[in-house]
Amino acid sequence: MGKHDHHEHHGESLADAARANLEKSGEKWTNTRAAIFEALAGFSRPASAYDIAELVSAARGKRVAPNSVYRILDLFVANNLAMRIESANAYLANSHPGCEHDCIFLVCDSCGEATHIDDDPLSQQVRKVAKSQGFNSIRPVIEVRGICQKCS
Amino acid sequence: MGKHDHHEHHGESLADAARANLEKSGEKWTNTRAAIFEALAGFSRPASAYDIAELVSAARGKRVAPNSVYRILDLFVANNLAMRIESANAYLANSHPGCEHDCIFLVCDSCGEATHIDDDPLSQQVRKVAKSQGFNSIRPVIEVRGICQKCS
DNA sequence: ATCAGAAATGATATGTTGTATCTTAACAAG
DNA sequence: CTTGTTAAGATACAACATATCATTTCTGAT
Repeated sequence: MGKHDHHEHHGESLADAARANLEKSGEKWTNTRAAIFEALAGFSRPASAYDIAELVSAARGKRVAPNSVYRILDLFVANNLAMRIESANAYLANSHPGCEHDCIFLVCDSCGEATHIDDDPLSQQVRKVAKSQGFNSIRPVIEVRGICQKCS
Repeated sequence: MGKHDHHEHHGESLADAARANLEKSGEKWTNTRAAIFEALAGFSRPASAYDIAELVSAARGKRVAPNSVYRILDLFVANNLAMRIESANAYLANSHPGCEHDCIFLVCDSCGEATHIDDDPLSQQVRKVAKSQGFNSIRPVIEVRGICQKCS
């Protein structure tokens, strides 16, 4: 476990929490957004926008265009319902929306699973280094590529 | 400055150092590789493979295909002559090849400049977190997106 | 020098990821 | 109900990356 506990959400309850968070920001929880969130949360691995477009299109019997998926994923990331993993060009649902952290992702190069860690002291150090160089509006990207325990 | 000093190379001397390093690994310093290294080192910002292909093609009056550029960049990265910045899909020449570090990049979202920092204690901490989760063959990706001092 | 094998590069095609632009649909306020 | 706003769709294309096979270049043995 990490440095502190979260209420981890699953299934329905996760979608509800996500919805609450999004609406708190004055955004709407539309059918398309709900479908995309559900698809995203259903993946056990980081999913690309195209993965999601395909799944949602199939599930609804109606095509969702990739650009719509990108728009909605951007909205989710901006509102902390999802995170983008830069080194994988893919997205993960946030299993405890409402709790703000700089995330650290451990991404397995073998099975593709991504583990999400919070370590605020560590991410604060990264922020501090950037700040010491005069950086502002800092957004740390801390990811680790490697082979997970199961795959070793 | 970082936590310790390096001999920073520039221009000719950098290419020479890169060449020496590559040849030490039993790889050849071919004309194409030299041209691509020169192009890469000439950019003040992280350059994409396509940027480099375009520049080298123009400079030599002979097309270099992107896939060749990717091959050679991969070779450079594997031999520490260059680094890939994951969050920018772009590459930077290593100004002190031969010195192995986990790199930290500060990337300005305004001007695109990237600053390369070494902070071994910090990157070791990141490795330690991953190791504590059972990860092996660890490759940390530590990048910070933000606005640099000049652009603030 | 010449030939055979290996390594490097080229040509080409295609797959994947991401954006731009414009149109249509949904919806809430007056 | 119509008007203005936000969401989503259609379409096209740009940017990034890889796969496959052909050609060239280099090297080492004869």
